[in-house]
Amino acid sequence: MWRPRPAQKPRSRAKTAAPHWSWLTASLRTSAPKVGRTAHGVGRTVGLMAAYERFAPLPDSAAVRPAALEEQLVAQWREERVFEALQAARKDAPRFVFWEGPPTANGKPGIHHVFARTIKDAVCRFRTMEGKYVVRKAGWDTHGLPVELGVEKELGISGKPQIEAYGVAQFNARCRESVWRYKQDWEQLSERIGYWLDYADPYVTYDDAYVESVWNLLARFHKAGMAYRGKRVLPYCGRCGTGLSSHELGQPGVYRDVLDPSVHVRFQVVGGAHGESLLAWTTTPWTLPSNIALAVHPDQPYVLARVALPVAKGAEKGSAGSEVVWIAQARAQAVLGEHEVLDVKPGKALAGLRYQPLFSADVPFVEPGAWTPDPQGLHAVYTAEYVTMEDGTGIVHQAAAYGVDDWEVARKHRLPIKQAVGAEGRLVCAVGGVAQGTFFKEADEGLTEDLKRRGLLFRKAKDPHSYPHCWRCDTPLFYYAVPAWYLRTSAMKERMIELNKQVRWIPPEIGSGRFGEWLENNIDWNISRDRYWGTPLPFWVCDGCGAEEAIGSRAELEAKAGGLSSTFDFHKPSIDEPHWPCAQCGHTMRRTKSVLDCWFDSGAMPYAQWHWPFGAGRAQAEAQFPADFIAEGLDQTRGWFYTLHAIGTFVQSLPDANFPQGPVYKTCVVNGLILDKDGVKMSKRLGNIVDPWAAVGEHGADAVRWYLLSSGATHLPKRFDPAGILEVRRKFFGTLINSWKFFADYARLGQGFDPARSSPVAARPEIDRWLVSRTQSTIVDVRAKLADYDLAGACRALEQFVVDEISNWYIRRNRTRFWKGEWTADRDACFHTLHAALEAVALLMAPLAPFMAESIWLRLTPNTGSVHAQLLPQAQPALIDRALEDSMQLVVRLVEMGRALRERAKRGIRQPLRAVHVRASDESALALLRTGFASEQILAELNIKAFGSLATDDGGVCRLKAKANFRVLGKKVGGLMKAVAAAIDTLAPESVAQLRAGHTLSLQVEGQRVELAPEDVDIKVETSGDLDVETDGRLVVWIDAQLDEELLAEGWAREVVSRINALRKDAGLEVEDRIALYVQASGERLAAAMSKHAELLRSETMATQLVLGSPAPSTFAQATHDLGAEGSVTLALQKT
RNA sequence: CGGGCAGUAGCCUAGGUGGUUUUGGCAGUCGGCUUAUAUCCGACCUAUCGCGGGUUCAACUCCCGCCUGCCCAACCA
Repeated sequence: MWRPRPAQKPRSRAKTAAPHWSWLTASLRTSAPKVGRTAHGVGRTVGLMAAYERFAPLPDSAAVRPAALEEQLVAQWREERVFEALQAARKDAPRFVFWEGPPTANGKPGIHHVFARTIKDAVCRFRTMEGKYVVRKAGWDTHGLPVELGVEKELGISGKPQIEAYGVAQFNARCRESVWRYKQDWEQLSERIGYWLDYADPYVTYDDAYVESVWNLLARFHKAGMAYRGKRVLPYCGRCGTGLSSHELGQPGVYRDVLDPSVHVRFQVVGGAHGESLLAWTTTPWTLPSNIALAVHPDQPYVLARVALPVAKGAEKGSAGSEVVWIAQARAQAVLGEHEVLDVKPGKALAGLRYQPLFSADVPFVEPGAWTPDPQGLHAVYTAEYVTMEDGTGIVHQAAAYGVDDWEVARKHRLPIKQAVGAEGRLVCAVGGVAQGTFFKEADEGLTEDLKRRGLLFRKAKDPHSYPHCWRCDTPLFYYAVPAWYLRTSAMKERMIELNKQVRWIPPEIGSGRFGEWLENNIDWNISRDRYWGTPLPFWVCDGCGAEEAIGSRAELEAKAGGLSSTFDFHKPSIDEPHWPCAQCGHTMRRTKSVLDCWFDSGAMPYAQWHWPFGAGRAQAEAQFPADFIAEGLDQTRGWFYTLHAIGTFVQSLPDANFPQGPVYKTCVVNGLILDKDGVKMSKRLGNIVDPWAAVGEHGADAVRWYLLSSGATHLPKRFDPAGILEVRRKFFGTLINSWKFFADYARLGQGFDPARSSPVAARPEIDRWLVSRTQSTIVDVRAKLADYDLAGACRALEQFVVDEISNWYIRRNRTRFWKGEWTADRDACFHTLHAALEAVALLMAPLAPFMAESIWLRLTPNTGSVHAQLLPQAQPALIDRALEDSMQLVVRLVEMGRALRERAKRGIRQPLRAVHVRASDESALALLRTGFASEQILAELNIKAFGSLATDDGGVCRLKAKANFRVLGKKVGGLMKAVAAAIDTLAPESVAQLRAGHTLSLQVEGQRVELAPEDVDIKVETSGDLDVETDGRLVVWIDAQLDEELLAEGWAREVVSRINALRKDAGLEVEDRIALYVQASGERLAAAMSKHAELLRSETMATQLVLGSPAPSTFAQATHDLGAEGSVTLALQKT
């Protein structure tokens, strides 16, 4: 078995050319099988992986056009089959289970897919680098309406009748083909962004094996009594004989303004004291024969009103008498006009009131399926939250067969369903004098007339309103309860809620909020779709007695049907052929025509991707269950996340399935939408779609990945701004590339740096031990953040380490150590230190920015193979020195203050100054500053000769000032807070000093005594007087900016050194080149300064000869520099 | 009718058991460092923290209502 390699120790390197797998096996120390060596023809050529030279420079394109470098690595990884080999090597390691959510390949991948894939890749790479085996099986979602619509469009046909005419077999063949349209795009983009996935062996939801697994699941649902036939209310076209999807309803021109009847109807209350009726309003009188109930809002007030009956023209008002009606208070004025209120009650008080049905006709009932109807509930008042007061009467007529909300009310109260209008949109029985067979729209008038005749019509009008029409044939649509198959998920609601609590949602609010709420309101899952291209439902129903059989495998079907044709496949129309006699009644068992909701397909992937429970698939699925980690976009909450959860919850209850109890996925990372840079949703119409290829081509995949991961919170909508990617490139990658360049250039110099030479950490200078410590701390930090799925945090920690600590502090502070003088132990030490830091960076960033990490790794430690096959370093706690890290933080803070002071004193950093003074309020800071290390760093960095003073702050320089600590004091003094704060504001510095020394203080505030403890106040220092000080509240710093001849001379010398080195560079000299140097100063004082600091000029510029005061030969590179009032200096140099 | 999330400077962004002048960045201006043409540092610039109420000594933070945007679910008398 492999085991972690010891971190931070030089790896042994094979001096001889390594066999081409050694790069993988060496680092893993595993008995890796010889995967691919023969079968895949790997290694016919020696991989480029082995061809890198140690400390080789990165190509210039790395910064300018990162795509070039990345594309080369993509090719190398592919050619050397790095991913496959890695997977093979990890085969026996403990698993980290990841499930890939299947995309549809009939659309192009967008930038949001890059985001989700980056998250998935980063986590999988990280776990792999922890030594786990992460199966990364690709998958394709291939069924569904969008596929069908695409093909319809392509064929120039539309609607089910036309599909039937075209031929279902051919139609489905086209669908099967069309889902691969963008397969290449997906695979290539995934590879390009470094998303490692096994595309050789993907799961495909239309595959026979996949479908068979899905069947098996459905048959188990059925067997458990969890699948049933019911009704589903959806917009329906009577002429096309089909329901419309919400998508189709969204087509332009579907909703059209039409003039419809608008009728108010009286429902006569049974046993009402005033002979009162309930007043309801509808724009669809044809639904009235199917009325089953009335709905009122539970909390709105309703009035019992007396209103005059309408009179004939010319007759006196009220002469026809009056009537009494119930109506919502909010609607009474608008509907009734003048009226007298007899009673007011909230809606819920009306619940249970019974009324006379409007029509006596025998309207047929239909079986709702989901519940057993209770006839007692018919023709009564119920409450429903959805009732509004915006129009109508606040009393809503309920025809459950023709309205979704109505259906819900009926379901809740187990009401029977009446259905007067059938599937063709025609009356199925004569009612109210209207003939059977009348088209529903044409029944309105007759029905209204009938009601009027019988005195049940209160008012009739025509109202223009928006009504949906079939987008194909223009027929008015109606909502209609169509037969549908359901899964009884509501029966598993409690279990699903319980299991959901064990899922680690990132962010957590998705789990408790959006997903949790959804589960709380769980209703049965409608799984049938009356379409063609989908997994056919494996349910056979007897056309005689209605007996049902669910088929769970191909073999079972074959047995039932007595053989299958040779061209049989698991799709329509072939699947609709097998039939057999019903065991109960002898009639024929025929398959339900519907296909499956394709969300079930994707939710079944944990099982179906392995062909569970058939053959070897059973064990494979069990080994990959449950998922440790999944990640998709927020839009999957009610999609994939739900279907996985629902199916998984059911599957766990199966006695013969060996799936552990618990959540189906343990961690679910949810990413938000990606918007354009102005926060507008990307859409083709607006043309603001970001082409992932363009972004990756311009900035490189690493920069895009890093940008997506590190900017903002993962789950929030993210604005995709190319300027942000550019910034990532410049700041992080640019700095890293430069750090590498710095290291590599000097490491190759002269005899060169050899990591194999030992350099005990304890013997290195403090600044080295500081970086070593920071390296170890960063390992701890980044590993913890990655393990915690805090990818953004990991990015930020690495950014800080690379940019602030490695580049702008360690390298900058130690620049000269890397090139000056001979190779000494000290020089070795700084190389070792930087080497280890870069090594850690390469490893830690590998999951996040796989290309840059690889590029550096292969040059840093050649012959150890891909960075992605390494194990992450283990931090060595012994090398972490907290005190040293704290001390350095203090140094940095002081340096920053010092620089600010220099700035204000107009003293450039090259001008040495005499002294810096520090007052510290706390002793620990003072102690840290007194260490030689800290003061040495500060003085060197600030170019100041000495500490003028370094002492406890006694308030002598700055005024001590106390401010109330509201948080603490507020609890103590409450209402006196304001006065106490004011009193503290005016405290004398001596009193503040008392407090700081730890003494308490007694105050008189508004006649009350208040004891002040040190923790009740924040003590700050206020600058005062003419001394320019800098303070952060704890430290007070000022500098002595006075110059004398000596300091000036050194300042000029340093200025000149800088100019000489700039000239060296301009002249194209290499850093290791030695020079002959001429320096000629224009004035007396300058010349004196130059000769005084001749040694400085020589050593800092690698000059072997220095001539002062004479003109240089004309072959020398020359430059003259003005040093202000003092004159100018002419420089000349030449390589020796 | 619903469920969820969010509204903080010209722009983006952080903040939480309420505590006074809240964070970081971008853009802009000026200056500094660098034998690493990447960065970095300093100064300036800048918010009645969506609106209205309430609770409190104290509200960006908690409560109520509203407005706006987005996502999901819907599309109904």
